[in-house]
Amino acid sequence: MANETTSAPTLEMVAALAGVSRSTVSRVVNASPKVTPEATDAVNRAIEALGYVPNRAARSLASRKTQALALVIPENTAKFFTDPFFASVIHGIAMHLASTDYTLSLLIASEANPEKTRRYLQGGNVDGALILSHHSDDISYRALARTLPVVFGGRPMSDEGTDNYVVDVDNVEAARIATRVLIDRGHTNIATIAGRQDMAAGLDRVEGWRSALADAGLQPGPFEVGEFTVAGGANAMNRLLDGGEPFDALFSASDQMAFGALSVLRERGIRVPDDVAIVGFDDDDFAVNSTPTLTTVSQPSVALGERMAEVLVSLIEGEPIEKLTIMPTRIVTRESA
Amino acid sequence: MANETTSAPTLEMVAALAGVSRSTVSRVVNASPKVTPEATDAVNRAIEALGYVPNRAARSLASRKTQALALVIPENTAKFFTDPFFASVIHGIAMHLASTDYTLSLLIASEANPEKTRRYLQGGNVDGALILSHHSDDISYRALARTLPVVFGGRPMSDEGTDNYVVDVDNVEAARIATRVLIDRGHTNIATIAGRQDMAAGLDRVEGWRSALADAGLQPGPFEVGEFTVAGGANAMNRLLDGGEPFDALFSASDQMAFGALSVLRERGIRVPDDVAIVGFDDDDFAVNSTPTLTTVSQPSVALGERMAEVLVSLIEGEPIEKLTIMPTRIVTRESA
DNA sequence: CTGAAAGCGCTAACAT
DNA sequence: ATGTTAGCGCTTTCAG
Repeated sequence: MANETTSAPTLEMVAALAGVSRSTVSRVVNASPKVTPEATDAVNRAIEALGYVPNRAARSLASRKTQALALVIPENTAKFFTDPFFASVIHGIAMHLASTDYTLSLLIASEANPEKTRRYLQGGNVDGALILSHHSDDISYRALARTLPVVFGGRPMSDEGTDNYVVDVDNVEAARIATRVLIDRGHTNIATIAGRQDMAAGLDRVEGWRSALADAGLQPGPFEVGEFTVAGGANAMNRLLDGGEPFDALFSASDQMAFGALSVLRERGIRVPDDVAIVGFDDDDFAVNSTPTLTTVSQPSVALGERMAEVLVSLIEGEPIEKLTIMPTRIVTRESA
Repeated sequence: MANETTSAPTLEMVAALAGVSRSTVSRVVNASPKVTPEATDAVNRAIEALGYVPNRAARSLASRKTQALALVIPENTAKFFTDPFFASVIHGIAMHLASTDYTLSLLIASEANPEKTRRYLQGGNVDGALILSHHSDDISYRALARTLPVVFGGRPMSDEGTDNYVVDVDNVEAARIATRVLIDRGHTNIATIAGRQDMAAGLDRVEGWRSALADAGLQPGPFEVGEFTVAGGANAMNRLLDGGEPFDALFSASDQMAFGALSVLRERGIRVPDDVAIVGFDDDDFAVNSTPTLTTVSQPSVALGERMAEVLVSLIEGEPIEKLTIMPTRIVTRESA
């Protein structure tokens, strides 16, 4: 009743009100099994009455755990936040974490000062890290993984073997299936707009395209590389068109790039899918609203984020968890192919 | 030379190596003015040699500051992460913070359990909060602002007066200008697709539309409300078309909604801008790639995020800062109007 | 300008 | 099952 809302209530105040020791309060707060129901009750009542909230810093200092995870975002990845795929992954991560006691810190990894990132990560600020959009210029996060629990979204470059925890899709196979759609439609001159070749997704999707073509006894069509953005796709399409090599179909390594390609095609009066059929990758929300709507590879981006978070938490808490999770993809057929 | 990389170096180890007391090390680390250059030097050398990184939890516990900010995201805002506008704002926030010592924590505010959010925010986990996409169903963040430094991105609902720190654009005026573009083109039946009417941006943009019409002596055209999403815009457009009230122009309260409207129009064989001219709002990256390209109100989303972060940091550190920042907007004319 | 001493609020052995 | 005793690593008066 006599509720002194002087300042932040401490564990000690709760102990006093409940008539137990601080240890017991701590045990209740941390859901330790060995506390009598009566004590638990008294403590909970006191916590309620006081509106007690444990102090994170103190807890963290004493327990040497931070209950915080970092989401590392490479600064130089063009328009990271603008890419719907990454946005969805972040969404998934945040959603999963909301059901746990972990907090998510956004960490922009400045290329100019990689030391700052490394220090933050190794300075005991977080219990683990999620790494998205890893490319070969990045500081060696793989080395970091030896010090700190780390999970990668998308396999890191040159991931020989099972060193790391990663959540990914089978990019090679998905690209192969996407390309096969084009082949099955009777196209024989199939070009590709590939993503950055310093990222695994960029590399693997070209490989899938190439391998599907080879399996079908077809020659690879023209090939252009670009940033994983609308502008990158538009530029690549212009180069493809200006290159002179004919093609009647295109596999684009991302929907964003496909949208850019689409707008160039439209400008130049080239019809899709009649003159060139297109298959994209990602199944961005907008794929259903483009002109024409986009046939594409759908990947479960939100679920992928959730899984990343889940794997990292398990890793931190010492629960058994697979090192590699491959999420399923599927082709979504719309108007563009 | 004899570098014992046993474990995380502590301030005490630095002090020992530098031959000073822990207090002095602390002063150097915190850039206190009253330390001799010699001492500062010795300490810095020791820090360098040891690779010392201050422990956040300890620092936070002792100083009662967390150096962390929360970005509060309402869970029920449909597709928050998918909206390019919010993505850009977050980008801006993160960019600005990267140049400071503050960390950004993503906090999903579950509607089911608003207490959890409130406790987190008031439990000393962060030094301040950034609130985006505030709508009237949200728990009262305005009350929270009395306890914790808070800055709003977009004015909160029913923000009577200058209670809060907010960074915003002049939505009413921007919508008025957008509508005037349509009026100047000679359109007389101007419809609008409005955003959720429980958010200030939704409300204010309708008001601007209405007022521009009134100023021109025109009757308001048909009016539909929808979520700030592509699907929301598509649905609203369908209702507009099925409603039977004729219109030859449309002001859409967001580009995402405009894209949805555009795809419905295309499906139904209605030409843009010939049959209906369209002006959107946001200038999403994609506005330059839609069919047709979108005339729209450009708002500086990244800069808005940067400013939010800047205001919050100033507020926390007790530096003088304006309560209200209005960012500039401008019309970008493309093909749709 | 620098050092000594006293915590910040909590957890974690170790007893009991 | 619960209480006691030490700190976790840093900041912060307060002397000197």
